[in-house]
Amino acid sequence: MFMVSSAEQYPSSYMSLTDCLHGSMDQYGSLEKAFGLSSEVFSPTRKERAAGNCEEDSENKNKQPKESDDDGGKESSKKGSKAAKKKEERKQKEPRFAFMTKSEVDHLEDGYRWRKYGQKAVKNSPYPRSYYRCTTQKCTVKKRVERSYQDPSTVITTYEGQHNHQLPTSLRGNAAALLQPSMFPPPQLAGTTSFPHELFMRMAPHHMNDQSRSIF
DNA sequence: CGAATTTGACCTGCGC
DNA sequence: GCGCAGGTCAAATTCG
Repeated sequence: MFMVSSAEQYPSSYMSLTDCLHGSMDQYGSLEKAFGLSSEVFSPTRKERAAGNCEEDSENKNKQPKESDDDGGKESSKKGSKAAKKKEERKQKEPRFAFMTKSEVDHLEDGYRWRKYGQKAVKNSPYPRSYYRCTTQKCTVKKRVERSYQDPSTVITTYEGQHNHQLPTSLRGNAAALLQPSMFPPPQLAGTTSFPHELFMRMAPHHMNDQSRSIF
């Protein structure tokens, strides 16, 4: 149904996932083009808007809201300052894209180091959604990982933000290697994948029942 | 022992 | 205004 695993569906010039992840907006746009998708897939859903990540970014707030203000210091009153801080955080809009991965493991390795900071049960899905943040200092990239309730073997990963650093060297040897350009259109690998997960890259709107825009 | 994960509480925004 | 759902925080716990 939504598998895009055959090589001919991909453009000839490919980029790696990591390129996309720490790339610029141009690359992000290229990604969209690469998959023949418009940024429309990111039109905010009600929930995303609730999260405050869309729209009203006319004022491009400073990045790293968290690290920048409480990097070293701890605020005394947890509740109050948290709320105030969040308010500012929500103004900014981060580039975001989602893709689906056929994988047995929820947290697939993408070359970066992630720290899990939350997990929530998702409505209409028996599987929880996990929230990860890039552990690199000053990198505010986040990702959400959830398993598709329609296809439990599929993991939906949503990246938010862009890495402002290189891949952690410690991971370059193994995971990063997997993400080099050969990974995406794995003509050779597609059938005989040696990965724990097959990437059948798909820009994914959050709500997959939106058939008009989803190819799932 | 430091880093990462778990998990319950809390906050926010939206729909009714 | 209230309840719900998503997102985040941070203390406690586990892991390497």
